Amino acid sequence: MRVATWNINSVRLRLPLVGDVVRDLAPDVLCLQETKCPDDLFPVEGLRAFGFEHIAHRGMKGYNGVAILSRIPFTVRADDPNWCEKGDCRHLGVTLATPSGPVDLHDFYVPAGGDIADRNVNVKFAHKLDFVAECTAWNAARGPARRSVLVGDLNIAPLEHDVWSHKQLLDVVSHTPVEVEAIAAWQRAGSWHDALRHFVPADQKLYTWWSYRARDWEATDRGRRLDHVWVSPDLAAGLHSHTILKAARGWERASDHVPVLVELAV
DNA sequence: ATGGTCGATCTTCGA
Repeated sequence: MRVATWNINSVRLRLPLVGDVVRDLAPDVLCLQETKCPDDLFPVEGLRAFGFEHIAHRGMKGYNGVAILSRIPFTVRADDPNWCEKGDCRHLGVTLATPSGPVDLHDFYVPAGGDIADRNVNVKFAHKLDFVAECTAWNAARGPARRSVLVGDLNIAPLEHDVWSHKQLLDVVSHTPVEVEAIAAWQRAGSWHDALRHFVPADQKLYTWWSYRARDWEATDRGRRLDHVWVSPDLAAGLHSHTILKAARGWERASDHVPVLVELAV
């Protein structure tokens, strides 16, 4: 099964680019974040034309929004939490009906957290930490994940080489010690395996996002790994390959995040 | 230390 995740930063603006992702990655399932599209305006037919017969979306006006596009039939998980009681369209869970049995798939868009890494003066940072803490408690209550995949823009780069400069980003939201510990606790709570670091050793740089604000994103290469693929322990042995579609950052009208794909046996 | 660029929506907010 080929599972991809991409923060598309407006699904309507970048609808044609989904075709390029399909051409380059051939995903069976594509999870999107930051669709920025209310449900009644979601371009279902345009996406179905790329071969995704099964589509679920959870969106709102202007901000956030997640969607799952799939060639594999699925049912939407109905009883997952309304994180932080905000109804802000940051998670969508489905159960995929694979030939070998059901696989749960979770698509997350964790709050970015604003600019100041202090929960007492920045409510966005407090929301980010609360959101991750709720996810951690949710996984802890359910025990180790089984036949499950969790993907998305988690907006945290946990490892030293998930950022271009560990030292210079220690105080920058996305790489602060409190965030790194929070995401590590979440990962432990579900016994999740970091699929990208399964393929790329921890001492090698690994990025999935490059800021729009850089003068020359490719030359300066000041990236961060904000997008993740986690798998449950029982699926870890079946991890087969990964692709970071870095070329997508150079496309016309690119998202600041690039698509990430993992192929695994289920 | 600062400011840099996007997208949605509506002049500013969130990233």
